[in-house]
This record gives sequence, structure tokens and C-alpha cells, in this order.
Amino acid sequence: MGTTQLETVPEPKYWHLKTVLSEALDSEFAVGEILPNERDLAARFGVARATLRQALEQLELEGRLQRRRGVGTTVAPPRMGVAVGSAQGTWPGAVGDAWQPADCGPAVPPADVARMLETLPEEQVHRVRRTRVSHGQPVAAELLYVPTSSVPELTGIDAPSGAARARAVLRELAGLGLEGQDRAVELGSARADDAKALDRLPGAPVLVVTTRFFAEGRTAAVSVATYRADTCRLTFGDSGGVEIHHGPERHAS
Amino acid sequence: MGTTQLETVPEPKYWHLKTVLSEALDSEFAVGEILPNERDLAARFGVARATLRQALEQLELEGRLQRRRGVGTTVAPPRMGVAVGSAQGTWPGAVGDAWQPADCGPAVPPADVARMLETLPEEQVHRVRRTRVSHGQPVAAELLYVPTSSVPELTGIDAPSGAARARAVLRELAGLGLEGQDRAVELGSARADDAKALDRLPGAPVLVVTTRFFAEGRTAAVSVATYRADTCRLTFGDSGGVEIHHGPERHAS
DNA sequence: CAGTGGTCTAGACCACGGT
DNA sequence: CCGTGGTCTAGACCACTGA
Repeated sequence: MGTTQLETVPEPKYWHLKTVLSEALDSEFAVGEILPNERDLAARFGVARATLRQALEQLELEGRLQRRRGVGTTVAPPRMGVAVGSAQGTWPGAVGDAWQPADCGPAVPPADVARMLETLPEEQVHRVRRTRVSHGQPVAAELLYVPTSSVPELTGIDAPSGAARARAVLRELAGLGLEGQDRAVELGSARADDAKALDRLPGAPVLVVTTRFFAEGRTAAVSVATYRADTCRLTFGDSGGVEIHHGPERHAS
Repeated sequence: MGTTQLETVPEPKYWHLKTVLSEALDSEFAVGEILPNERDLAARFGVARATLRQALEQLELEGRLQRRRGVGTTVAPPRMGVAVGSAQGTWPGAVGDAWQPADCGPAVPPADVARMLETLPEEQVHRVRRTRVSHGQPVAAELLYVPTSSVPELTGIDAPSGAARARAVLRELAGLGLEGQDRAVELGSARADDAKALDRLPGAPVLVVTTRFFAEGRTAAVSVATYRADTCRLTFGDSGGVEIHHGPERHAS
């Protein structure tokens, strides 16, 4: 008998399904359109719902879909480019930096941040909370850790709380001469509080951008910013700030 | 002290499980140590294997675990920092840039790359494949697209194949005056070929770094590099190249 | 070969958003 | 209230690794 056409196709069902759906999204759906619900889709493709969900998860990870509990699954717009490294460094809070200070209070930084700041393990620092909105959507939440030694003028004053205090810390910081900065990007998952700020479920994939600010020969502040990985493409303009339009194509399938 | 008591605690099991495991990893396990298998772990925690796996997946995404089919689950070392933006830009292939040219041949670039290169939709360009190894492990696979117009000297010559040809293209490129570059980072999932090069399964999370190289007033080349998201922390040294040691702590839970 | 993680199924119930 | 996606279960089989 003829051997069957398919010589060894141990391609997982969910993988094949993802490809099929991806092509359908390109050709048959418009941005914002809602897909059939998961139960219907699974039945239509003859697979269990869990398998269908595995494919949808991948597509959501790649920024092609957006799923919201109680609502449905919609076709996501192309990722928005968010500038994160404006040429030479500037202090956070510089004019027009797209961040909105939300809060500020004392806190003990995580151990890795404390190491960068060279503070003692249990030492408190100022922690400024900020959020970033782009195209009407929250895209990032930031925790900025500022040792009290970096903003000495603030130590004794009566402390306005909330956003006012946050602005005061940023203003103090801007007085220092910024000597350089250092950035790292890695994959993480949203903590419960970040998730809420980003309008996502806890555990959602995020791009964590850690920035060290150097002044007076030491690390004057550390920023840990978590960006929604599904909707954001981080841009680092090492040259003139050329704006690029990306199409719906994907870099990795 | 406050009222922050449980107003409702429908915390998912897998989320709680992840927290418990995460703490256990910090205190009771050494890097490289193998965990009990999934069936045992699930039984020990009194959950279904699928639920246990959901927790493990998160931990793997955060770079705390490494799972290999047929082998087992091991405790991963802290993510390694890989430099991806060495101060001022240099052409790919500059001395000591940690990349190893593997192959080169003609190819039609994806539509978004073609747009950046301003080539015609079906126009062929040189495609150089390179891989990057760090600490004895493959960490990234790159596709570098170079329009024929950027390396005119190469058009007529007899073409050595493979790595030799790749090196020839890079050498030609280095002759141009680099005017700047532009970088973007986003989350993706590994294509089948990238997955093989990175020793991962297809669909594994990757950080996709797209770099545009400008010369002679236009985009002379585009690089699309996919880094293993589980093992890598991308560093962008905007200031002097200070080396940072990160501990096992995580930025996002 | 035995043991591991990877895939898949067919159900069930829950939390949430809108009506 | 209903319909949605999110969580969870208890199985089954497959693909791969290493002894």
C-alpha cells in the first residue's frame, strides 16, 4: 500500500491551529473585530477547548489577539512602539516624558535593587509610583527607588502625600547632574498590583525595564518599569528619533 | 494596623502554588538541582498535573526553572546579562562582537523588514544567519538582511557558500560609514528553526530585537535577533560598560 | 527499556461584564 | 440574568532522553 502522504507530522495540533488562525486573522478579520467564543471555535476545529485555548494563548502572547473575561476575544491592533531610551539620558520626570506620577512613600527595595543602590538590606528609600499612558491605554507601571541620600533636601520637610510628594522627589532628583544610565530588559510576569494598573490578569507577560541612574559617582536612583508585553514594542532610539510604522506582520511566527 | 484582610480570596491555585514553589526554590534548592517529577509534585500538593504545570510554566517563563523533555525539571541559574547595545553603534561583525556567522544566501525578507529596507515586496536580499553563544550556551539566533545595493562589490563575484560568504557580506558592510542605528525589543515566540538553534521547543518565548543600520542616508541593513527570553537579560549600556551582578531575586513575582 | 515532560480530551465550576 | 473567558480535574497517549 502506498505510504500515507504525511511522513511523520508530529506537529502539535495547537501549533497547526495557531498557524491557521493566524492566517485567518490576516485575511478575514479586521482590527477590533470579535471572534466566535472559545467553545464554538473549538467545536468548529474539532478539538478540545483546552487545545484551542493553547493556540489562542500563543496568539495573545504575540500581540495578535486580546482576550477579556466576560467580554470575548478581539483582534488586537499592531503593537504600539513606545520610546524607552531617548538618546542621551534624562532624569525621570523631565518635561514631556509621558509618565504620570501617582504616588510616593517610603519602602524597602527588593534585594537586587538594594544591591544596585548600595543601600543596606533593610534600609528604606523613597519609592515613587508612576504610570505611563499611550494612545489612551495604560502601557507601563513603574517603581522608582530613590535613596534618601540622593534627595537630602527632602528629609526634614513636611511631606505632602501622593502625587505631590512624588513630584517633589522628581524635582529634587533633577537637580543632580546625570552622569549616565544603564538599562536592562527582561521578561517577567505581572505582579498583582502591576496587573491591576495595566488592566491585565496577574501573571500576564511583561517586559521589565530596569534603569540605573548615575550621579556623583554612584547609583542615584533605580527604576523598575513593567510594560505590557502583548501591546508594546520598546524602541531604543540610539540615533535621531525616526518614527517607524510597523505593519501587522510578525517577526516570529 | 489596617483592614487589609481577605475581602475575597479567590486566588487561583496555580498562582498560590507558584508562590510556594518560588519560595521553596529560594530556600531549599541549589542551582542545577533536579525537582521531583510533575506527577509526584502534583500529588504532593494535592492538585491535578495540569494545575501544577501551569505554575511550573510561569516559573520557567521567569527564568527560575528549566524543563527538558525526557530529562526533568531543574533549578535554573540567574539570567545572564547579554550586552545588546554597545554604546555607540557598530556594524555587525565587528571584532569581538560575540556572534558567529553561520550561513548566507539570497532570500525575500518579511514584509515589515522589506518596508524598513525600502526594497520591493518580492525583492531578494542577502540573508546572513548568525548565532550567539554565551557561557557555553546558545542564547540568540539572528537573521541579518542586507540589500544588494548595500554591498555592490559582492554582486558579480563567485560566491563561496556558507560561513565564508557570510563573512564576505559583513566585511563589505563594514566599509560603509555607519550613521546611526535604531533598535526595538518585543516579545515573540520562537519559530521552528529558531527553536532548534536555541535548543528550545517551538513557541518558546523569545525577545525579538530588531535593529536598523543607517548609512548613506538610508537603511543599509536590518537585523532581527531572537534571544531566549528564559535565560537572557538584555543590557543596553548607554553609559560606560559597568558590569552588574544580579542575584536570584526577581523583578516581577 | 523505564521515566520524564509535552500534548490532548471531555467534562465541570467559577469570576466577571454586560443586559 | 446570560454568555464570556479563567480555572481545575482525572484521566490518556505521545515523544524524547538516558541507562
